[in-house]
Amino acid sequence: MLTERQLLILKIIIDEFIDSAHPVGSRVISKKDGIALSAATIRNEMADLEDLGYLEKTHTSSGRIPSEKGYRYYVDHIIAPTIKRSEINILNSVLQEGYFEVEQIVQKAAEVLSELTNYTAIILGPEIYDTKLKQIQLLPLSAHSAVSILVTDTGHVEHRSFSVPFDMHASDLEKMVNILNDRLSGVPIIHLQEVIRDEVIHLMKQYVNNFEKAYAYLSKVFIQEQPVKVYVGGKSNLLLQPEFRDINKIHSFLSVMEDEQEIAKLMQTSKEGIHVRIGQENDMDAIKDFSLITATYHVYGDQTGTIGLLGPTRMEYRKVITLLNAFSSEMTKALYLMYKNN
Amino acid sequence: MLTERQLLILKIIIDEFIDSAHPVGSRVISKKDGIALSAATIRNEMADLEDLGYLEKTHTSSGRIPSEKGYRYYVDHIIAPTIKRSEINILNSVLQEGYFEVEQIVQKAAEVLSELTNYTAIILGPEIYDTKLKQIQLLPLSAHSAVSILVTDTGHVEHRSFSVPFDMHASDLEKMVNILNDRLSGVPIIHLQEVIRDEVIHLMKQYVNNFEKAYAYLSKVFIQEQPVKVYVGGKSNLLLQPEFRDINKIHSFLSVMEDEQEIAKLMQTSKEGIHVRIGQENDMDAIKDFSLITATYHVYGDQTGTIGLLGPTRMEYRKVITLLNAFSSEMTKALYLMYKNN
DNA sequence: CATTAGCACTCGATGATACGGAGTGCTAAC
DNA sequence: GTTAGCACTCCGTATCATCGAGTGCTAATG
Repeated sequence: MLTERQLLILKIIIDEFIDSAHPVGSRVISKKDGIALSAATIRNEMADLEDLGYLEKTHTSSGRIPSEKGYRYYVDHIIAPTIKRSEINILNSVLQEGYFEVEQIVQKAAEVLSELTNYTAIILGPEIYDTKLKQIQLLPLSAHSAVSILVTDTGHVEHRSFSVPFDMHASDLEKMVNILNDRLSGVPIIHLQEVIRDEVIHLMKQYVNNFEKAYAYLSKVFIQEQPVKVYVGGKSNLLLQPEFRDINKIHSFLSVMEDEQEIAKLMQTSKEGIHVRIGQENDMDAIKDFSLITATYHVYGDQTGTIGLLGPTRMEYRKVITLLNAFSSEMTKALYLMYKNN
Repeated sequence: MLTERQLLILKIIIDEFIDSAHPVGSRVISKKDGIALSAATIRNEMADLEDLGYLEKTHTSSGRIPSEKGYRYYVDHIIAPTIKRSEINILNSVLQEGYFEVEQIVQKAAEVLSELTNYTAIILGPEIYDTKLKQIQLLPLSAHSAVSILVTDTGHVEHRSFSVPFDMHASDLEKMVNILNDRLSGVPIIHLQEVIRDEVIHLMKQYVNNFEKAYAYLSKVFIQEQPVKVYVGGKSNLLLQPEFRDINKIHSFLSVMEDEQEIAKLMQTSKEGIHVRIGQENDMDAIKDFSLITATYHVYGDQTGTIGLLGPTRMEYRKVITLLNAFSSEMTKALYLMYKNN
């Protein structure tokens, strides 16, 4: 257990290092307001904190920098969120520009978030699994091509163009789609496949010629894993951080950022609320010396999305956590308003 | 006018510099196959080429590097495209994985292109202006929200969720959409607005209550500038180039790449075929020391898209030009096949 | 007994200096 | 016209000394 004084010193060191990115020496601390101790005393405390694993040195006679354990302690026990009304107002004014679509709101939020922090913002769009099917439509474009359109009750639209095999008649497909529409409207997307298998197939068999082929075909078209939508803002912002002096680091970081589905995996977290992953705590090797802070937001009921910021381990945790908290609830609010008439 | 020998030397220098990124000295050239001259002679020729503006020195006693004028000459008069069948085969095999959608094909092409070159690939999706409206649909989600869906004859889908003002009745909107569908099906997207103004408005006035409001509303929903779709592949690849030792350069480059619409402007070119812009020839300041090579491709008739590669001025022009030529025609072919049944 | 002043020591950053290598331009010889 | 030879330039690298910031330890202090 840390003493009051150790806690104070740890806090000062981390705050200072977050701010300057340089190792912090005993003199600097002793001159801080609220510290009435000499540098020598501070040095003793620092040595203790290092023994306990909260601090590190870059070389034998350097100042101290926080270890990952130090950051963890800082995040868990030291920081007290402070709300900056002004920053939330920025988001609010942006959100109130009257967007019609979730996509726009989410993308905007990512941009604002990145701009406010100079880190990279990543937002996962709301998962569509809990939403219900509103309508399936199959629109023939020609004798041998068509476009399928799937609409959920939250206004989410998925579409797909495809060509129609020569031995398949448009009328058969149409019949099938009619049946699907009749039976599937209101069914949660996540249950689509089983409902089709358990309840709809026999109907089709009855009414549709060439059933097997048409079914195999349609399932390819409609029933497909929907990739998670990923919104990223401010990839280049992160490069301003001094830890990016090393070009290889930049390259490996950007390579990671290009694979959006990989990022999605990284972000997906079952936990509600704020979640901080520091350095090695991250699952993915490529960001083992970054920190990722995520929060969840909600869209009309059970749909859940994730909003996060990726930055150096030397991250402004307090600010970011506060900000994500605020953004999470503001986005939930804004999206709720958009849907509340449903 | 350059002599045969100057031409040869210029070619060797540029080829060598493209390959190594280091200034090329006279000794290296004199040892090349096909060169039976001493280094001293080469030096004289190099001095002449510098006077003519085709070469530059980085300092008084350095080897030579090509000037932009040199690259320009190289592109216009020296390189003879060589086709590498193997590279095109890669694209073909990728394209034949049976994609249904333009988006997928184009995105894949961008990735392959970047992978083959280690430059950044940028592709503008086909402009939708020449396509015709297939169907307009307005699907109410609740009493006060709806989703609009617009489908073109090429299977392109645009959708938009929006809330419905409280004093507007769904039935009115429905009537309007019916009229729109009746009258607008088959009309080129680019003419939508004028057809509505000239032919459809009076019909609506006749049949729809609360016409003004509904019209103002619908036009907001349906008639809107469509942003060009931009597909980018391999942003991080470019960073491997040695000209990116400077971090600020990376940052400014990536900032540019984040604004897709800015990129679109950069790429849009009225000219058919291959187009090479070297260094200062680019309109945008941020890429004044890059080269951008673009080519056009076509989708079923008049729709035109642009495909391009962004790299350092020290770019493998021959390879890139060949590749873009091939990709342009392969993409045109693949997309034609996709649509040919229309 | 906690605190602190003092001191020797370590290490990184900076700057001066020297030096080798790659390359050029020029001159004179072939 | 071509080339060998040479003086010269400039970059890059290695070496070295120096300075400053910081530490750990010891002994003195209240």
